[in-house]
Amino acid sequence: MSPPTPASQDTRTRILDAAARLFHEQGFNATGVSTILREAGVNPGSLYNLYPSKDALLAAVLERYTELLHPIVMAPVEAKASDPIERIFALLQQYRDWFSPLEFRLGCPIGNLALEVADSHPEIRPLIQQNFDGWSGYVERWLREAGDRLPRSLDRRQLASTVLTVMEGGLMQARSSRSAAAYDASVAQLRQYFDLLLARASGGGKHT
Amino acid sequence: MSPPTPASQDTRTRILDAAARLFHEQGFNATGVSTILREAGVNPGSLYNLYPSKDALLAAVLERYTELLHPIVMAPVEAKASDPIERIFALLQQYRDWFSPLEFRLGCPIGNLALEVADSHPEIRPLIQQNFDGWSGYVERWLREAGDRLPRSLDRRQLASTVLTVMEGGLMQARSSRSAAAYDASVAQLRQYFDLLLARASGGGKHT
DNA sequence: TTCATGGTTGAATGAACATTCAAGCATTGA
DNA sequence: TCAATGCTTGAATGTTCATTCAACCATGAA
Repeated sequence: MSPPTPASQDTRTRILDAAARLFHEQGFNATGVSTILREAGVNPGSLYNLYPSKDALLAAVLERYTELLHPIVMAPVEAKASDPIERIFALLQQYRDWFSPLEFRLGCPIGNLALEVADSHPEIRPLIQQNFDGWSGYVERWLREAGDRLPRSLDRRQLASTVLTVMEGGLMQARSSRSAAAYDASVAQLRQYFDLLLARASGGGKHT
Repeated sequence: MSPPTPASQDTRTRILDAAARLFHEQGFNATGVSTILREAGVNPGSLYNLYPSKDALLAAVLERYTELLHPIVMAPVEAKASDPIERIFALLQQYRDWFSPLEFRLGCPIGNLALEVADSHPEIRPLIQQNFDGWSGYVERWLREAGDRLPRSLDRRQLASTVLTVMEGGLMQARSSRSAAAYDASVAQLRQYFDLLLARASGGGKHT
């Protein structure tokens, strides 16, 4: 129970928590360092002792998201559903459950940053990429677990990427309309697609 | 050949052009008014004579996007493909052709703004919504034109919204990876879905 | 000619921005 | 007890931000 560098460790997490929350709520450019300092209860010198710049802090936040991907995002899904294909829809449902109480005011923390800083901050883009790869990597693994319930010719990686597309594209529209409709619509169509794929793999190779 | 308010008209379009381009390239928050002024070759007083604030300028840019939706985006697609379903994929192809030469550095001008300012600027959100509605409205109309080539039970509006989802979600990933792969993947999966829908509508009601 | 109108000029404003740094403090090992 | 180390303090820096405004100018009507 004795952390190696107690004060600094605590400061670090307080800063990371505040920064992550504010970047998510307001975006990167719209969040002032002074706000992060206030919310974290920390002075400028402490922050700049740990992170040389606001950009470096953003990088740290994104590394943290990568670390938290499994414990926060994927583990609950794996616990809720055991069937690999149902896990995919449980994942999509989880995002809905997270964001619909706030009327989709926030959106995906990674997706937001992707569009805001992807091409202005070259050192940040790979970290966003890494988060997306991790996310769709889980989906791709589940699709492989589904084995021959899906057509053999189906490109699992393509479909995994499409699941992420549905998540991000649906959330973007939900955010713009402050309603779940577009998100639900895209998920419903994805479900339809899965049903057709599953039927084709089990039922018949009627078409060619 | 004599415009009603020549100087002001010209100033207005120069400002709108510069603002639209810079918001697209750098984002709204990252674009300084001074940069817009420089690029438009205009002085602060002139801008603030036309638009009371930077936010109002953004609103004007988004209204302009709505006006340009048909002439710039939809008309070329309608010219290139006459089949309603092919128009959908021609539209998706057109975005690819626009953004792949720049290695997907820019992304969708509306989508970017959607995630950056949707919930910080209440007066802006409806204008983003309006653009999305217009876009998916065209797709929905094409889907209806396809008539019974698609299953009767299919929700045309849902699918139209999904096409937009594919476009935005795919572009977001393309932007993060600086590669067309994820965009192409999502479009390919959408095409598969359409093929299955078309087959089911023509071929058989084998499944229930 | 004179006045009114609408657009333009560009220096000035104050607030907010990210960042710095000299000074101080607590904890540790010697 | 001392020195060293690493973290914290918070006022200060210089820059950039969006916005203002008094003065100026071109145009057209009276």
